[in-house]
Amino acid sequence: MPSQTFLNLDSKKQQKLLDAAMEEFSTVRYTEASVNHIIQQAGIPRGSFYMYFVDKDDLFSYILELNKKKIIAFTIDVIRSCQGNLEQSFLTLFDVFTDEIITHNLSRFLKNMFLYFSMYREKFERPGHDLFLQVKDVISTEELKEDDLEIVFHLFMHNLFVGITEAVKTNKVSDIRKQYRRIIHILCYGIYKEDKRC
Amino acid sequence: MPSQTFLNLDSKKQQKLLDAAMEEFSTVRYTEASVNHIIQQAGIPRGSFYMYFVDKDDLFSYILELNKKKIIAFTIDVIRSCQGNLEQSFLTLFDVFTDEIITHNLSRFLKNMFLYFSMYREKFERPGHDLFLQVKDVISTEELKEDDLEIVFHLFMHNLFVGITEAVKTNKVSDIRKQYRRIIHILCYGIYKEDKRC
DNA sequence: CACTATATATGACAAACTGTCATACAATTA
DNA sequence: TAATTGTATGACAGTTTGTCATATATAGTG
Repeated sequence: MPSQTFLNLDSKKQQKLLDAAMEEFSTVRYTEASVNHIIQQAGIPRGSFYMYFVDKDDLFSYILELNKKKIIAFTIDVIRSCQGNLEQSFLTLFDVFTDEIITHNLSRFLKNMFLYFSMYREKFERPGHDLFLQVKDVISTEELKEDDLEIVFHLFMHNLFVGITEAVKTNKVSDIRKQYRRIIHILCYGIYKEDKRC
Repeated sequence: MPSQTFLNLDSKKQQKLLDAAMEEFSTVRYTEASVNHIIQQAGIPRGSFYMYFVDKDDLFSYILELNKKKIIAFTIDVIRSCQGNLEQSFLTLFDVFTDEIITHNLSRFLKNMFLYFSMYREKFERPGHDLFLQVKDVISTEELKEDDLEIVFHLFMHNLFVGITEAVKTNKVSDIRKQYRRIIHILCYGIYKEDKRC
């Protein structure tokens, strides 16, 4: 998290740094991203940067936090539009996300995140994350077993992210889509033949 | 992959470098691992290293490849001992792996891999990987739907790895174990109540 | 106002790391 | 023996990172 000093900065200066950081994190993979580039781009002296953030990771986490909000809002919208049905929501989420990222080629940051930042993807998926807290009320639980919804949700979320990553990476969207839909089916109905299930 | 030059080296010299690398990758996280340390430890000149490997990632991939074999053998053993039953196998795999890593504190490399190398964990989990090819014949498919076994297997594998990582990270093995077992149950029987399933 | 204390800004710097390359050496072949 | 090819080596240039002494601004106080 940024220091109070950073938050005290007038928002234009803040934004300049954040913009430079977004650009860097949207262009190269995490390992290659350098504080040097960012401060040069933003025109901020070295010492100042370390006054604001502990290090590259600290800055990245903050950037991620800011972007998370958009993703959460997006997700909630989709779930609502599917009347809270998990199965339908996650089928839709894949299409909506990949469309956003691949077809429209919007959000370079998001694309780069899925491509290279798998270790950070976890920050979204981990249980205890606020994503679930904000989403749980929108999910319809009537038809579900009384199992812990949080675990189920993360299972879906995780596989959604894996699917999107794979789609972005390989660019074979329709193949991966097929796979993904099968996975959702398994998550919903299990792996066993009918006779074993009942 | 290492250059032919490296493979031509007498095995003692090879091992010296690999040992140093294993030590490094077992101690610090990937980002912090440095070629410098490794060559110093191994007593190998800088230039020589770059004669053998392209860079740190190249070396790490090779190390991973070598270790993968052990893990695959391990996995096959467990599946065999469970008569090829997926559900039972993966329940057991979690216990066996966490026991190996946490309780016995064996394999520091494995532990470190689960802790810090999530981006590399993928190399195991990805479809198309030889792990599945070597394992598929051992799995009993009688009770399973005719769905693509590979997808199912990777779903299980993935969640196994996520579970182990979480267990190693938090050290709350029994909590994570409970969660994991619930996930396996969902994977096997789905998320819906009985009446919806049939 | 003058003075003090506290917060912020800055860039030079040491330490570390990476990948390359000219040079030296060894082995093999003609 | 000479030439060709493969291997070894460490000095070097180019980066990067995080720190710190110093400078400057801001706020508080009597």
